[in-house]
Amino acid sequence: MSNPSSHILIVDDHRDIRESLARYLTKNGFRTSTAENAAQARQVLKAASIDLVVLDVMMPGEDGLSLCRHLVETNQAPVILLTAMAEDTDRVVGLEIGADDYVTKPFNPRELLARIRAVLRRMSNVPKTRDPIETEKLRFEGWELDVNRRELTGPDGVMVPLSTGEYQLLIAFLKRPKMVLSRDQLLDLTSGRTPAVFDRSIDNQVSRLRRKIEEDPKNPVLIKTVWGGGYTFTAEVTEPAE
Amino acid sequence: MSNPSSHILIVDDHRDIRESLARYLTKNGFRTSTAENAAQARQVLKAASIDLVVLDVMMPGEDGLSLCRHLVETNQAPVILLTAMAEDTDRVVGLEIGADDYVTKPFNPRELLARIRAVLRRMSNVPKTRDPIETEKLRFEGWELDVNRRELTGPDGVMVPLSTGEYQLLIAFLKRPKMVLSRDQLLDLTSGRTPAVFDRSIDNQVSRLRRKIEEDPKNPVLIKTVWGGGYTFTAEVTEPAE
DNA sequence: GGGGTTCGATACAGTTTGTTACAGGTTTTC
DNA sequence: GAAAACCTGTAACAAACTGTATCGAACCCC
Repeated sequence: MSNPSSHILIVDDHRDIRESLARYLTKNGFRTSTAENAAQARQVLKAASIDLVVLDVMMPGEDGLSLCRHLVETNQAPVILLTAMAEDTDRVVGLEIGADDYVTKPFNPRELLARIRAVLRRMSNVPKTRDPIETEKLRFEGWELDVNRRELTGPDGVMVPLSTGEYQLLIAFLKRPKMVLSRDQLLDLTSGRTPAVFDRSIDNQVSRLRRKIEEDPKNPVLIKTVWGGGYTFTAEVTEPAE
Repeated sequence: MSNPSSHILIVDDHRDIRESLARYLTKNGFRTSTAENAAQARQVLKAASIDLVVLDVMMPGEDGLSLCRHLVETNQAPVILLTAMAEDTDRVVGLEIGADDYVTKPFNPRELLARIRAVLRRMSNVPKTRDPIETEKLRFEGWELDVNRRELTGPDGVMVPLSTGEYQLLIAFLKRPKMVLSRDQLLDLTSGRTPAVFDRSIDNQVSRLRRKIEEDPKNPVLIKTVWGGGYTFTAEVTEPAE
């Protein structure tokens, strides 16, 4: 990322919201500051250069509301409000409108992130940071797996339907080719389940998957058994979009 | 934005709403005027060229509805009514009189903005000013969902009617594409209902939605089932204004 | 080769899901 | 207002999926 990251101020009286939101935004390339109340927020605003404020209106005291109005009228920083769903809407709505945007609680962090970027882009033409592109297809030995559609196509062009378990197992293999994966690892990778004693569900899934992708399931080529160790996917895997 | 902005007249007896709404619309590229009552509104309408009127029906003095009727009959300007909650008599009367749209109080400012743009676009082919925040249409796999009108148009251009439940379910999916959503999550996102034991209403809604948007409902592509997990919307969702 | 362990395939049962039918409620229409 | 149409949750059954059990075969080490 070449452009300098923007500085977001988070004002909320709930400690966990402050912290998790700050962590999330930091992870997405922003610098963050937090404030517990309007007074703290004013101090931060004086001390640092804040590009955008995420503000919870429903804080003890009227200060949150007046802070919002102050920021908007002095044009100090754009404001995104966090509002509760069913509150004294008549009064809140009037004040909400002064903000640049608002998000109702409980909110989706990704949505908030998108709105922050939208406001920043609108305010000062900050270049948008692109989300990483997910690879869409994985190829191996003439097979092609469309990751998004969860569709597997064979060398002959015939589509092979996969169940959720088979799909997850195949993905686990394709992402770690030529690696010996124990049953416990595979169990964790596919279902996240805690390995029970004498759990042979993976054996079954492997067997079912072999029946679908191996030319001769009796003599498997793609998925080899490692005696006492687990299974290995032997073929080369290519990601076209990589 | 190159096109000249439209001029909106806001008629409301609440000072807070007038001012904040005017600020909000100005920030989004409109010129605004305000009036405290119907008499003032008539004066403004004589003096300036007004493209659209946002009118509160509940005002002391001359009834807002008679002003609305007058505006429509003389074809002076399209009208969007602000109506109080829970009174569908207002709504019915307002639409009979010829208001172009209505918004119930307490209203969502973004929704009002979207409706203003929709009415203007519909009335006089005013070039649409892009809303950087609220997307009006969502596209996926050749489909197009008009969020404001709740209209879904297929790849063949045929409009598919959606019930409220189907619409909310689709919105929930479109806002979180490629994310596995459990039945409880979907239930909360669509109806806010508390999940009951053995609640299979989501299954039904999914089935009904599939029947409308999937080419082959037996082999769904857009809405995939995640066994033991819920459902996932697999397609890319694009927001034209983005 | 023998004994113990591990693996593959089948069968089966429990769970989850798709679909249809239907009743209660709501909205629309006349 | 009454009737029709529509919407939505519940019930019920068939189909799909997955874990466990089982048995015979393969494997390792001695």
